Parts: sequence; C-alpha cells; structure tokens
Amino acid sequence: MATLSEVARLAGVTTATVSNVLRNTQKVKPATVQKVQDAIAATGYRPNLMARALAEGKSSMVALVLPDINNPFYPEFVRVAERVARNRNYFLMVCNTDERPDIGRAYLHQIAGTLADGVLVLHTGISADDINELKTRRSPIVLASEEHVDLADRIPHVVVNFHRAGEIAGQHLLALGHTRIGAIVGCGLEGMQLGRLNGFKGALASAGITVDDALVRNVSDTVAGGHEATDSLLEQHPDLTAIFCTNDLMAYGASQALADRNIRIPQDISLIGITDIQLARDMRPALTTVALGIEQVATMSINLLLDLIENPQHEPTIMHVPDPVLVVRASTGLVRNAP
Amino acid sequence: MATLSEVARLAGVTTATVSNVLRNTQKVKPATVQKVQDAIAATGYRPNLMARALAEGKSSMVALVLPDINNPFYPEFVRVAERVARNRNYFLMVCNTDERPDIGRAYLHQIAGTLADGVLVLHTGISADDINELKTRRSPIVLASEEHVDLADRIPHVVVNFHRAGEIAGQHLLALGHTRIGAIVGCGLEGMQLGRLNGFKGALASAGITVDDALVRNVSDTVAGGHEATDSLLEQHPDLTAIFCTNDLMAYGASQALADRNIRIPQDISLIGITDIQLARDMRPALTTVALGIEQVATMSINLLLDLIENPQHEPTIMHVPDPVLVVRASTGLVRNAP
DNA sequence: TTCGTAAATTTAAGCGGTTAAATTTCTGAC
DNA sequence: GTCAGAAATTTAACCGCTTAAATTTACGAA
Repeated sequence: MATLSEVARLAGVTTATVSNVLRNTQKVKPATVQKVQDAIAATGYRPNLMARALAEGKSSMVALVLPDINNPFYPEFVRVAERVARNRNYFLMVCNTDERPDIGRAYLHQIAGTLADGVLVLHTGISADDINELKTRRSPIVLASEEHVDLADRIPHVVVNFHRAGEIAGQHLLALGHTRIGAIVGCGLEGMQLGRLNGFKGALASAGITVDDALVRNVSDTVAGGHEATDSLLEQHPDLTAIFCTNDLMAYGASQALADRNIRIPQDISLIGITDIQLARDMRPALTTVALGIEQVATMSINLLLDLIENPQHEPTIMHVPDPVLVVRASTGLVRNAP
Repeated sequence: MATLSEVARLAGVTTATVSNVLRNTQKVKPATVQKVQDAIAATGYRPNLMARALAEGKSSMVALVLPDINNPFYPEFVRVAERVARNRNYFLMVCNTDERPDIGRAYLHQIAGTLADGVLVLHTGISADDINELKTRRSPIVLASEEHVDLADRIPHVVVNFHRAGEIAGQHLLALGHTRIGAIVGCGLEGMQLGRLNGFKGALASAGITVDDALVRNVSDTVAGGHEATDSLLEQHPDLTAIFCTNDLMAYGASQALADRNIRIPQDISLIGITDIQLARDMRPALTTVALGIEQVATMSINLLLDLIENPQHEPTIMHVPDPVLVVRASTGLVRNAP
C-alpha cells in the first residue's frame, strides 16, 4: 500500500502538505491541492488508520461488549448502535463474551484505551473491580441497562426501569383477571433480571396476591430455558392461567412448551414477556410484552459514550430511558373459567 | 496510561528490554525479567495495541463484513468466527452493512489493510470491482458462501453447495409424494439464492415435474417476506401440498402465514427450509431443513483468511464445505389426500 | 525597490511500540 | 589474569501519520 510519503514524493511536496490536504485544513493553495489529489489518485493511496490513530491519540473505534450475540436482543442493539456510531464517524467493534466474564475481562483489558477510544458494556457480568480499573485508566466506559448496583453511582450509566417493566406486566395480567401466574426468570449473570421479577411481585402484592416461590422458575435466558421452566411449572401447577417471563426469548420457549402440550394461548394460558424483540412480533400468537425500547437504549448509550469520549466529564452521567410500555398482542386474554 | 518507556525507566532498563520481556523472547536475564514485571505491575501498564500494530505491520484484527446482523444466520456465524479468531489471537470486527453495498464498500476501503489484516466478506453485494481493488492492494480477502460467479476463480473462496441443498429439499418432498410445491426464494443481492432454486427445480425435473414460474415467489429474505409470499401462493394455488423456502427465516414466516390461516403443518401442507439456524429447531412444529453447516462454513472461512494473512498465497484457494445434509423434523410429512 | 505581513510550505519532533545491529557484560577455558 | 565467545543490554532506526513551530514565498503598501 502506498504511504503518505510516496504520495508526497510524487506530488513534489512534503508529507505535512499531503496531510493537510487530506484533512482539508484550509492552508493549502488550490494548485497544490490538485497536485496532491492527482498523486493520491495515481497511487490509490488510503490512509493507514492505525498510524493516524497513534498520531492523533484517538482510534475512532469503540467497543461494544456483550454476552451473547445469538440472543436476538443483542443483534437488534448492535444494529442501532453501529448505525449511530457510523454516523458519528466511529467504528464499532462487537465483542461477544459468550457469557464468559473472563473473556469479557480480557477484551476490556486489551482493548480499552489501546484499540478503542471507549467501551460500552452490556450485562456481561464483568466485575466491579475490572470496571473500576478502566476508570482509573481514564478510559471512557458506559454501562447500559445493567443492574450493577454497586457501580451505578460511580460509572456513566444508561438505566432501564426494569422494575416498572415487571410491574406493568403484572398489572396487565391482573387486569385480565389472572391470579394464578407462573413466573420464569432468566438467571442472567449478576441477577440481572431480579428487578423485573420484583416489579411483577410488587404489582401482585398491591392486589393482595403474594407470589409463592413455588411459582417462580430460574432458568437460563434462552428458548430452551423457557421451555424447560414451563414444563416444570405446568407439571406442578396445572391450574396456572398465565405465565410471565422476564424476557421474550424465554416466552418464546414457553409458547413452544405450551404448543407441545396442546395448550392454547391465550384461551388456556396467557403469556407475557418483556423487551419486545422482533421475534415477539413474529410469533404466533404474537406476544404481548413490555417494550423496553431497544432502539432508544442503544441510541442513548452509544451517544453517551461518544459524548464522553469527545469531552470527558468528571461526574458520572446517569441517563434514564423513558419508562417501558405495554404492547398488547395476541398472547394474553381474559382468564379462563375454572379448569 | 503508562507507556513502555515509563515502565523502562522505572525498571532501570531500556524500552527494548521491556519489549523483550513482554514478548518473552528468551533473551532477558531472569533477574531483569523480574524487575520489569514489577515495574509493569506497579504502573498497571498495558501495551498500546495501535502502536504495536504500526510497528509490527500487523493489527491482529480481521473484519467480518455482513449484510444484516438481525438475520439470525449471521449472529450464529459471528459467534463461531469470533471464537476461532480469538483462539488464534485475532480480534474480530463485525461490520454490518444493513444491506447497503455503499456502506460495505466504505468499510472495505477504510478498513482493509489499514485497520484489519484481512477481510471476510459474507454476501454483501459488494461489487467485483471493489473486491478486485482490495486484491490489488494485496489485502487478504475471503469470500464465504457467496455466489459471485465472476470472481469465484480469482478470489479465495469458501464454497457452499447451494445447488445440492435445493436438490436435497426437492428430493425429500418428492419422496413424501408431493408434486404441487410452492417455492419461496429470497431476493438477496446478487441473486444469492438462485442456486438453491435451481437445485430444487433440478430435483423436480428428474421426476418429470417442471416448476411453473407461477409457483415461485421472490421476496425479501425475512420473516415478513416469507409470510407475504405464502399468502400470495395460497391465494392463487390453494391446492399446494408443500412449500419450499430457500432459507429458514422465510420458512418461519411461511409457518406463521399458515398458522394464521389455520392450515396445519405438516398435515395440510409440508414446509421445508434451508440452512438450519437455531430457530428451525425452536419452531413448532420444528422445521425440516437442509443444514448447510454454519459452524463449518464459519470455521473454514475464518481459518482460511487467517492462514492467508499468515502466509500469503499466489493461487486463490477455493475450499468446499461438505455437502448439505437433510435434517428431518416435524414440518414435513406424507402428502395429504386430495384436498 | 524595500519592507512588513499574510499565506504556503517545510522541518522536525512525537505518537508507543519493535527489532536488527552494535555494544557491553558475563562466562569459563587456558 | 587473559581472552574468545555467548549472553544480556542498549542504540537507534523505523512503522505511517499529525502538528506545532520554523522557514520560505507571495503580495501589497510605502
């Protein structure tokens, strides 16, 4: 690949001048600009972004560390984040940790401040210590939609009201007359989904219903997990009239388990999720869910990170995403009569 | 962030020595190694990967350019590719083009040879010209599972036998007695799915059946596309007994359309896809499909790229993934009796 | 023609590492 | 105690670009 100096030589000027042409500072005489541009065209020159990054002290790359690219939530997030980043002239490095905190840790240590100008961390179970280390390195970091209670007030943070999401789900089911409700909770790292469950419990408590632990299942945050939990719930509690899942992916699994048992949704059992991923719309019956606003979370958090990179703040910024919204589709209905 | 020279000063040695310790060439006396390691620990030093990349002429990053991270095929691919790359000490940059060739082009031009040591391109509709330009830059590039006929023999390539996949699907349906079969073809860029359709047609032709164009639908490569195409097919051909989709995502959409019309799978209509993404397993009924071996394609192509980076070849390597395999699940069955 | 000033260009240092070659320091054999 | 050769360390150039400061060139006014 041609380098700056080859271009400079060909154009009969210095690398400084070529550089000035490239970054079009207005300091170069039009005739010279032309010569340089000709030389660039002739050599097929492309700037070496590594060299530029080193010289500028800025790579224009940001890393997005996430736990499971196969969970459809993340691709949806990535797509938005990448678009926003691109529009602001940043590259997005997607780092998938495969749910392994050690991999996340390695990424953070290697990349932050050396390859990437900043890092956006999405519930990857990375420890507070590791995050704090980054902070001492003064490498911008943003946590999005986490529930890192012990860090929340010290690290820039985009907060999603998971508690309210659970509450909305609970209220919706209550409004339809359900009282025997099973709950399926993803056992994400760091108890990520606890807020959702608590919100749900709170809603029921307000109606005088206490959620028996026997009605709660903790499973992995996957289709299979939802399936399995549903099987388990139905075996022990065939009288359930509704199932609440702390996310849509597990709700999808639940719907499969119900289909396998020829239980109709929502005639026999109502089903509600949280998040509103694309799959929720695509399912049959389409899933009633509590939309968290993926697009907004992604946009806000990546923008926050880039803002922080472009002008560092002392006080950690905490931003709140607008409250979740109930999206009623076909998977919930009035409680059935006694079984 | 601490730099090499600060570490060196603290340890009372030269940057060269510190560098040698870091890359543990065996040239440093144990006592010195200890001093340096202490200094590293004391400063919290992390090597600046940009600087290293510039000095070494190698970034240890590879880019994966893909058209749509929301299409579940790609996350599955990414996950494998990233794992393989990580194990070989490379970072993976995922570049989502959102189906826009211009974005893909920009990524290629900016990244290849300057940020990334090589590029793996996955059906992004990037033009032959652009790919060739990379070649002249001598930046390693691998095309995976493409159908870029005009490039196939000049660019390293991982070939999937799409034709055979379509053929297998056709043969399976034939074996079950189907003859009135609708075909749904994704109109991916570059006619990516044509091979699959031709394979299917070939299988039917061997059985003396010609596929009327009226039974073929071209739609976007999405759930919605499959849904729409199915609606259209059923309206004009209510006598169909099976539907062949050139990929699983559209088959999922088809299954929704069938569910919406209370048409049972496979009792009323059989459904078959191609690829075998996770969703095919999760669907109800689970989808019969022709597995392309995502894991193998991903592994082979990323390995090929890394091999090429580590020792450049003159002849473009063409690798063939083992032939696709039929995976029979619940969505196909014997043809129903006359409607 | 001569200056002073603004415009254009060059110089040269630096970003944070790597590495071949040069130099210094150890070894152990004699 | 010497000295050759191996081992350890340092020197210094380089990777490709940016940029502040220095220098040169151009231009208009006196």
